[in-house]
Amino acid sequence: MTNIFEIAQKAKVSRTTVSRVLNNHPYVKADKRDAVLQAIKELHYVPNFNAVHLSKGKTNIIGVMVPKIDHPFFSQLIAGIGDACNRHGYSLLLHQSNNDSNQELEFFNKLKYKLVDGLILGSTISPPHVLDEMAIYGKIISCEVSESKSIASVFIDHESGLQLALDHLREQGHQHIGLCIGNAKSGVGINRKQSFFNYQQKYQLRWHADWYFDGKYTIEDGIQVARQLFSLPDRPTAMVVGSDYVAAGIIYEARKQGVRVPDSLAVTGFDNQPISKVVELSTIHQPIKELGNTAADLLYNLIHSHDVPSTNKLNLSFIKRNST
Amino acid sequence: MTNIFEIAQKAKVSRTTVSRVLNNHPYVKADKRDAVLQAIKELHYVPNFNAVHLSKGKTNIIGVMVPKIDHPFFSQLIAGIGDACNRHGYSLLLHQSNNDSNQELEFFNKLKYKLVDGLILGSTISPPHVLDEMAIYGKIISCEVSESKSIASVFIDHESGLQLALDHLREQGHQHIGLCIGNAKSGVGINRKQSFFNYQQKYQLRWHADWYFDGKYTIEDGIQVARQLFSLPDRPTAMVVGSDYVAAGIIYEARKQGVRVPDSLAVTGFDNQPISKVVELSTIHQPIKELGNTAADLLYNLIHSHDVPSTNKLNLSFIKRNST
DNA sequence: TTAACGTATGGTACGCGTTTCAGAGCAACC
DNA sequence: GGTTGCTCTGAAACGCGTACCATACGTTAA
Repeated sequence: MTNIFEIAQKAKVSRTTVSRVLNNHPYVKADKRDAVLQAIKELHYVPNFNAVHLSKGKTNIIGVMVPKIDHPFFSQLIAGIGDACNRHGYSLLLHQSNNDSNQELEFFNKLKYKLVDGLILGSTISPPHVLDEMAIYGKIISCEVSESKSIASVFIDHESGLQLALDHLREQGHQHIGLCIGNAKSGVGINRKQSFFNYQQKYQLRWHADWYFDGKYTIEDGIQVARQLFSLPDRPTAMVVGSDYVAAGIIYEARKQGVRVPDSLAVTGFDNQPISKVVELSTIHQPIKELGNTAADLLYNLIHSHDVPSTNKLNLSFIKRNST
Repeated sequence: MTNIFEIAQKAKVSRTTVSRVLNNHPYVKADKRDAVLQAIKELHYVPNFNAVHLSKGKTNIIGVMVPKIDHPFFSQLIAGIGDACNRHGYSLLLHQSNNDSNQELEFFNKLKYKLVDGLILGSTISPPHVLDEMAIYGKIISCEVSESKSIASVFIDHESGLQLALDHLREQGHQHIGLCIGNAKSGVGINRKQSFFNYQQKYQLRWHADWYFDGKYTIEDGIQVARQLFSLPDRPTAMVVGSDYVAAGIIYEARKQGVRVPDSLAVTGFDNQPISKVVELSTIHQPIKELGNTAADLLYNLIHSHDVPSTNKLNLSFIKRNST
């Protein structure tokens, strides 16, 4: 393989000058520049980025970790980050952790070992002290609320999102509202549950333990939830659901059983996935791509030693369709 | 930053021995090994992977390119590749091309510049000669049919998949069948189009140029397609659609306009995405994660100089629901 | 006229770990 | 006793590009 030394010889200049040409340094006279470019062409020179990275001490790569790549939330998040990377000329190293702490450590090592200039955490199960330890090796951005003081975060304000849905349902006259969420133990889950019950107390809505479901993620789950709901003697007039897919399952089953939506049961979803349009589901739009974009921009600024706010909230919006 | 030289000094051995310890080389006596490990611990030594990569001439990173990360097909593909990477101890560098040829070249350079050991192309618009040029710099696997002789491919057998759908429609008595696909210039697009028209000729199905659509990807696109279809004086009795989302859009609009599915228009989708269940769409199930897995395994074998078959087909299955 | 500054170029150290080669020590085998 | 072969260790070269410092020349300002 040819390297800059051979180019330098052929063009009768020093390696330094070759490097200057490659990096568009202004202090190179036109004739030398041309000679170098000519030599590069004739010898089919290809630079070796590993040498560049070693020498410069940075790679222009950022690491992104998510539990599951093919979850719609995370794939949109990654897409947003990917756009920002293309904009900034960064590459994206992606790691699927499956919520496994060993996999997470594996990923953190990429920063430690200087493979990446910074990290974006889509979601993590590692405790704050692990993150604090890693923050000494480079910049880290979390895309969820984080207890660690040493890393900045950007996240979607789920509490206000839930309020949007509940306000809307109350305006429509609903007083009996059920809740259906995904993982009750995740940060998002705890947050949503808490916000829901706070709201309920504040407005003294009626409540029944049968109106609560968790661990629901899929359309199938939604169908199950609907079956349970429809067998209740005393059922809610509206359901707030933490996932468009689950909500779609509920609507699907309602239609099948002849339960009219929204007259007999109003349903709201979460995420504004494409599916929500098809089943005419009122839902809460999360700016997920924007979340990814913002995370990448923040990281970019941090890497270039600009200050950024340590917590950044993004707002949601309620999208009214025919399910409420 | 401490490096192996300092470790060597502290442990009173040579850099070579330190390197041997780090790489678990067997020919190191226990006492020296312990001394090195002790020094590493005391000095908080962290290896620099950029130096390792430069020295070894490889990075254990593979590059993955897709047009759009948050398209369900590609996010599942990436997830499959990600699983395989975790299995093999490889990292994954992800690039979103947006079907832009400059972005594709940008990505190919990662291989040229030795940033990655090999490439997986989710889908590409680059002509075969570009791929051939790149293949001299490293191993490349395509996840769609490729005209390039120099790269191996693994793909889902769209021809037989399309046949499944068409056979089914013919059995139902359909003779007027339209086609709607995504990118007509991608390998998949060319393949599907070709297969469709071959089939059509073979069974002498009627045909009209208005029954063909391409560049359709989203639910919105499907709605547009439906509107155009329904305004035709002479329209097909069935549509074969290359995406569940587009198909869902068609069904959505049909329902809205009171066109009965499948009586007035039968529709088949592609992918068996969750949405197809909700709209009761007959569709073709693709083993997408397996595709990603296989692609990564093939690349792994190629990188380790094992031979692999140059073309690998995966089979599909037809899922009958109520849209046909 | 001289100091000061901008332009242009090269020498060399630096970033850091791996690998090849040479050699020493020691055991086993003929 | 001599040869063969394995275990263990280190010196030095190698992979490759960047950045700092020194230097030389031309120009402008004082």
